[in-house]
Amino acid sequence: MGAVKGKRMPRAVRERQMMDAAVQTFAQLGYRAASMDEIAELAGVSKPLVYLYLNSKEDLFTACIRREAAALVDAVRAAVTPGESADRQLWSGLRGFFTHTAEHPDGWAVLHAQARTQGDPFAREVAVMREEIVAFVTLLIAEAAREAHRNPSLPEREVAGLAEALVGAAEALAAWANTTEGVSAKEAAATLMNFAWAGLGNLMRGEPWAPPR
Amino acid sequence: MGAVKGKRMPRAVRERQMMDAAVQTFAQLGYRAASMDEIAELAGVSKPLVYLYLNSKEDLFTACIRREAAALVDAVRAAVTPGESADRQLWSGLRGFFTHTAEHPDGWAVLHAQARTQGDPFAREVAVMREEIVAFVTLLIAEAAREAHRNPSLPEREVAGLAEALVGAAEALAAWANTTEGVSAKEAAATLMNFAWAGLGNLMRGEPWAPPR
Amino acid sequence: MGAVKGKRMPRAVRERQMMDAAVQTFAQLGYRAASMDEIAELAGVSKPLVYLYLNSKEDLFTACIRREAAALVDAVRAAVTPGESADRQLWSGLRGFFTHTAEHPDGWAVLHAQARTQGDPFAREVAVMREEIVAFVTLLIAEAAREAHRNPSLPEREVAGLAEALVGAAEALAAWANTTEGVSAKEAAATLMNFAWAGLGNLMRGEPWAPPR
Amino acid sequence: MGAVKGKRMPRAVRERQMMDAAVQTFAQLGYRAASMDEIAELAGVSKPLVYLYLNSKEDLFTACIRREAAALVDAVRAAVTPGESADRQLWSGLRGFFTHTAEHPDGWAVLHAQARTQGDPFAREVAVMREEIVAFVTLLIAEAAREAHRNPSLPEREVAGLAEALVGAAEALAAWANTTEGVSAKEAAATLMNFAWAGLGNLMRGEPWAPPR
DNA sequence: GATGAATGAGGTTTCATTCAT
DNA sequence: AATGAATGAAACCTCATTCAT
Repeated sequence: MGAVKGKRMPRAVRERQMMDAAVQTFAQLGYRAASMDEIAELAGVSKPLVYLYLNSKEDLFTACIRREAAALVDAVRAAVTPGESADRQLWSGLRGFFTHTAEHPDGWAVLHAQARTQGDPFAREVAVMREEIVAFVTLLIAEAAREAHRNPSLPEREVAGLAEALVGAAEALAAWANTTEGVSAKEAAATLMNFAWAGLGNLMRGEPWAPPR
Repeated sequence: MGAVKGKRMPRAVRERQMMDAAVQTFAQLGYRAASMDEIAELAGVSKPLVYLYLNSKEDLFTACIRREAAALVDAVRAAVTPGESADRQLWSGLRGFFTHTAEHPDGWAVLHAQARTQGDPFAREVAVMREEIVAFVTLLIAEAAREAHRNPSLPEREVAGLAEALVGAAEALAAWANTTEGVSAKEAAATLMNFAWAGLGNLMRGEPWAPPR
Repeated sequence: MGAVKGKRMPRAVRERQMMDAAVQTFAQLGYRAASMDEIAELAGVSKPLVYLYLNSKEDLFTACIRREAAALVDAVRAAVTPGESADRQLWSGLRGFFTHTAEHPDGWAVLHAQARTQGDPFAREVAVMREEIVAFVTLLIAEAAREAHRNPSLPEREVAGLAEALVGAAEALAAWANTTEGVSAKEAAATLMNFAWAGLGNLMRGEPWAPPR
Repeated sequence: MGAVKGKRMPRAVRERQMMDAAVQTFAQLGYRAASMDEIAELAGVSKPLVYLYLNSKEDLFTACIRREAAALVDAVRAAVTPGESADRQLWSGLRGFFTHTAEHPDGWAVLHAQARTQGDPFAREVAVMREEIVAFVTLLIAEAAREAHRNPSLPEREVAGLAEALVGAAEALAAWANTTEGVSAKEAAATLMNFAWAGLGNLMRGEPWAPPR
């Protein structure tokens, strides 16, 4: 992965190599099962250097979580054009999400599978990011209701539940797309938009949601 | 927790105490962080006895996974009446699912949060159960399409994706319902049925799915 | 030292073997330089057993300090007959002290040379014992003043300083007696009694303190 | 502490900064617990420079011991006027000793508390200095005996023991004076002279040693 | 004259597992 | 049926020390 085992690299470069190795190892083995020895070897450095730069296993894991969370949020944010209609924004966001998780499966595994199950303080760290995303989706749903002149508007808790369901579905589809041969980010996004916007009922009646262009 | 530290209990009872303790410990700490010492103490027995009955930590965890998976599948199965319409079956199944996960949070945590993230052979073990459920949902969706005389029927991979999305949404709502004050299993099921059957689009237009009776 | 490397000993016996080994190792190498590996090997057990019984290096060292401090204080206390004249009590106490430190040089080294120089919390632990002894000596000096009808009595801080000097002299003589061929506990005690009671001045004038009997 | 982190200082200055930092660190943490990292940082230089100048941790510690020992011996020597009476010489020497240890507590801690407890070769290094001082005191005691025309003179081993006791008492009083609010070097020296020259017996009878002038 | 980059070796601690009774 | 006694292996972390510039 570009981590040539050359010697005497500037600190910033080495640090990135270590975090890359850490993300990969944590993703595959989990926080507890991953050993600092393995990470150091994969990074092509000695263990003390990892400690010198990243301080401790806990700090290293936290740094991985933060880096990957920021990257994911950035990817989704960059995909969305503010001001568009709610369904277009959701569609773009989902495409950004599925594309990023497909391109960074280890980063996604660290966030979704590992950090969330290791208890505090790691779980809290991802929870913050997830709540940010759920809040964004909640806004989109409320906006969609406004656009449709729905009256009376949905109860707040109902909207919260729908947002949770939508995000959960996205998370599951990300894993599915990553492990199923030949499913693209675009397809995953389309499937989820259909599910969310049209619902199974409309799909049955042959009225799917139409992806813009 | 009912595990009175008496002596000379029949093997079946002792075994259940141990597995109860193990499920609780694995759920709270994860597979690696849970120690056999803790489990034995919580079960009120000595460590060698745990090994005598359950053989190894790996076997113990596997036994927990299987027991909890069977219990969950049984709960869902028992809730569903075969032969009813697809949406009624899904509705009953979801209520069974949410009720069971709410009543057995540790068992659900072992399956969903822990086993899936510990790599093989544990992940495989839950994957089997999950695939069973996804397959059931897939059947229901196909059945719904038939009921609606939809033609041409949805492509197989599309249906698979929809089933994945539905199951993922259910998993997320289970966690949400378990951590959000005052959300009942019934409400969670209703929210998900609305989402799945009517879709956000219909919801916006004021056409929700109607829960039977 | 009776620590036969037999297997399966009762816990109390093993624990004493470990602490004997620890005292010896700490005495010879100091707290930091002594390794748990060395202690375990000297005790004839594996390292985990040391941790199982004694908990941590810090706890082990503290346990050693407490055991040796209690033994020393007991030895001095047992040597003194309360109610006797001050100089007789001091004489008996010193004999008890020099005898004990000569018979347990490692224990004495742990208390005097090692624990005191390792900072808190170890230094505090011995400081308590030392203050007890200094307080005892302070009482004896005050009592001697009363016996001699000295008027006005010595200022409090002066007495404290004298007690410190006396205890410090005893500590130095213990080390000297332990490393100088052929100096007995009795001789050391006599030398110190002469020094303390008669002073160099009187000694010069040929008027030593007379050891009772 | 005057160790401004400037660049390009003459070697002698840099070396003194390093040894100052080392003495302080060794005094507070002990030889083993003090790390070269800490010392280098406190000295305001990089670690390799410490190695370039002082060679190794062992050499650095030895250098500290020698410097502080020489300083202490010089201070005592400078305080004494050769040719005066024995008690005057002792009195002056003690004042020099207490004054120096009060003004250089870290240096004294390195010599007394740390070096002596780290085993060879460090203990040997201080032992040399201590023997020098004990020999000086031994001479003074013998001289005092001559001055008093004492006959027969005290046995050699008795004198050695008295010298040890006197030095030990001085060491203890140095620690006591350093940690007790408001005890001056002069007071400590007076207390010790009283103890040594008059003895407790004479003190009780109201016949203290009289400090000259 | 001075330092950022790097590591071999060794320390404390924990844990799954077994033996002997 | 049940347990107190015991350990091999491996984890996290630190430190004295060197190299290349």
